[in-house]
Amino acid sequence: MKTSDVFALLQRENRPMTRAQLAASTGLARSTVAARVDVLMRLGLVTPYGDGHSTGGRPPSLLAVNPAARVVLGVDLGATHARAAVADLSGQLLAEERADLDIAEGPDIVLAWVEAVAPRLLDQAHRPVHDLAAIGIGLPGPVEHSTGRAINPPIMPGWDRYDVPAHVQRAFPVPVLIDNDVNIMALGEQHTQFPTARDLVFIKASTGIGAGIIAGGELQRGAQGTAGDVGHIRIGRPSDAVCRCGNVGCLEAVAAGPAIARALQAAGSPVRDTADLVRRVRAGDVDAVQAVRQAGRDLGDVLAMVVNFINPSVVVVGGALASTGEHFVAGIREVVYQRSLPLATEHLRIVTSVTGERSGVLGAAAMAIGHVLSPEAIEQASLALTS
Amino acid sequence: MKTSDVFALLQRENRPMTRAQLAASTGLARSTVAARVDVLMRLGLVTPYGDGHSTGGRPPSLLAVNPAARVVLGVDLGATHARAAVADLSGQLLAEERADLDIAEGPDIVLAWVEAVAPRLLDQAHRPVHDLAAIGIGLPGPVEHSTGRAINPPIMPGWDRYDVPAHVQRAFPVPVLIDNDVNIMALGEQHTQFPTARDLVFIKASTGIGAGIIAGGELQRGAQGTAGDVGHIRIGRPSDAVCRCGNVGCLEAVAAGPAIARALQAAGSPVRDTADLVRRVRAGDVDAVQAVRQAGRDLGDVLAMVVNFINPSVVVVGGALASTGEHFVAGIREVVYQRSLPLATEHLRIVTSVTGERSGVLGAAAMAIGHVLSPEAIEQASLALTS
DNA sequence: CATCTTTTGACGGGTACTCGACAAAAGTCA
DNA sequence: TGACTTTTGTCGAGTACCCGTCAAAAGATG
Repeated sequence: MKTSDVFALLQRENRPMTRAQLAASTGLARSTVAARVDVLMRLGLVTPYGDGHSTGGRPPSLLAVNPAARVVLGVDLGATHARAAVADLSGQLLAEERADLDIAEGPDIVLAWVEAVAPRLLDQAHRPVHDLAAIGIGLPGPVEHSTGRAINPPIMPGWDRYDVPAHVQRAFPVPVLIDNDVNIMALGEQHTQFPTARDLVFIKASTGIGAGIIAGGELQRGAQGTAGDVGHIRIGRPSDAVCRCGNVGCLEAVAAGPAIARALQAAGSPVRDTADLVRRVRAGDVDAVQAVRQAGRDLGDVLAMVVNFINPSVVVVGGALASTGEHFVAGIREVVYQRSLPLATEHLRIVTSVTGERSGVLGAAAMAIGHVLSPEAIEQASLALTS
Repeated sequence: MKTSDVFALLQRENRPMTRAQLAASTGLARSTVAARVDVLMRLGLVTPYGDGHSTGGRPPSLLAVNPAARVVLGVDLGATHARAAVADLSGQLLAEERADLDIAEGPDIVLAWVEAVAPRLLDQAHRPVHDLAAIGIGLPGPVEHSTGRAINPPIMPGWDRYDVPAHVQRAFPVPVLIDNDVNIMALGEQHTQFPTARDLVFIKASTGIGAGIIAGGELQRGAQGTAGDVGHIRIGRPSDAVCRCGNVGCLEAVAAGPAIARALQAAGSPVRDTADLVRRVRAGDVDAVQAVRQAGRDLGDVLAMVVNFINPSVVVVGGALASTGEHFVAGIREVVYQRSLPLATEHLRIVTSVTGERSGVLGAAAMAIGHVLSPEAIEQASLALTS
């Protein structure tokens, strides 16, 4: 039983507890727990949370996790935008900034932006630089999470195998964690909406279509780090739409933003791009609504397979197409509940993202928080305190 | 650093090591390692493995994991057959028995068979009963692994929520682990063919079609324990074959044994059942070969999606249809390598099961071994030794 | 306001663990 | 054969950890 166990218990229970309760739950003596709590309080990770109600004698002091102990930086880098935020250890955003920034500018320019915003955001959050405990970054392409490098990214010239953590750590000497943007969005949705879900699939549908998979409580990246690549699965209904991957009938060639826009253009609607499509659907354009609903059905066709295969408890739909209201997810539900097995859909929830465009930074922050509050990190910190 | 860590190191390295090497790898003092090794040797889990070559002084004694320390019982219960085997801790089968036994007879009769074979197999392996360390059992239906109960199994009347471990433990007071038969087959293939693979998908194709998923090194059971249910995914090519699940165009309604047999019957070939189909393919019946190859393509259609989604390093194909030689898996490869993304198939291996009908018992044994050699179990055993 | 109850932090003792030293054992090399 | 080298098991010492005790603190109760 170590210091991190006491912290983990307090975090799991997610409610203020007395030292006596902690002792009872861990099986340790009261005095031992008191020592552990003392360390955690000196680290700032735990704070008194007022007094509990007395049962006749001195009232016990309640202890709770202190989200304000440190902060993390979450960065979401998209193809043509960048977003960064400072969050406390509960994942609450304290300051946020976004910019139009082309990832193709290369690591030097893009990471320079990151290094420039970070101090501004910390300042807005009224936090000194040394309160920053870790940085999480999402990149729009395949990433080798263990090394923090992008591997053969199709839309990120100059980033191939570039050592992102080393670059960022020159400016901020803290742990830097990198992952795929869809993976961090999955983490973000899990952290904010379904913190107890151990099997969750996140779908991002906008210019492309990708999935982030959390199975058995762990983010699944696959053998080559390309897990979740659902965009190039062939849909059920016959289609001869040619995909940029070279195959025909891919989901992305039918149900992604550009594909829908093209189809509407061919039918006479002057839809320019994905953003325009979203606007029209929100405005109630019947053709656009129907097209998005059909795209939802096509995605639902693939999701039905995914649900049968991995049997998640939650599917979260995000990306630009999910922000068109309920039309898109309605199309998805329609097909999934028809095609998937009853046993798999019985307790399945299919919901839209509530975090919208913030899911990326929230997930990047969640990844960083997960690192900072990991048992290993807490053990190390408590050791450093005593020596 | 605990006793289990020393054992885990010796097991990971998978080669005889000296105490000095163990000390260097763990960072502990030689004397501490010696004490740990002593405990492990008294438990029988580690044995001397001859002498290493001297470098001028006394030659060091090599230490290796001792697979003969204990034995486990692996049981594979199918719809109409049962198979049990005693294996050592390396997974090597020491004695084996099979029987024609209908799972629908109910738990009392089926488990009575298990309790009757176990002593016979132990006797054949020249092992006393108290050498038995754990029992693993695979059941042909959805199983709640944590409790060891079958949940709403379609083909197992009388088994619903029956407490299998409790029943078996009345006869053998050892840990009893239960899982779905396809899941244990996946474990078996991983253990025997690809012990280092962390992302492996096993496909069982015979009367039904199911998948066992190992992702991130862990068996994935999904939220309701129905993960891997690929039999009722709709295949790409149009089909109006009605499935027993009520939908049309399911993989199982097209590519499973009974479906192929029916199709061949309709075309004039008097194929009775799956076993007969397998015989004919092996004999070189052209119609049967073509039908199996087409079934492979249909399964490949679904597998292409699975490969894109979970990005495994290995796909192992087992079940009766995989025992027809290379025809079936050739059909699978044909489609997967065409439809899946190059990045996902670059290092992908698609192989047939080498264990054949034994994959079930091997996997059940592997599951039991995993429990016996788990860090927790070793810690507990070493504690019991000192007290 | 005095007494009682309960929590809290500090203190001392006991246990278990880990380390380094040392002598015996087992080969090598001249 | 004798000196040298390296491993092995034992032993004592130091240390870290964990527990129960106790007085002081803080509020409840009459």
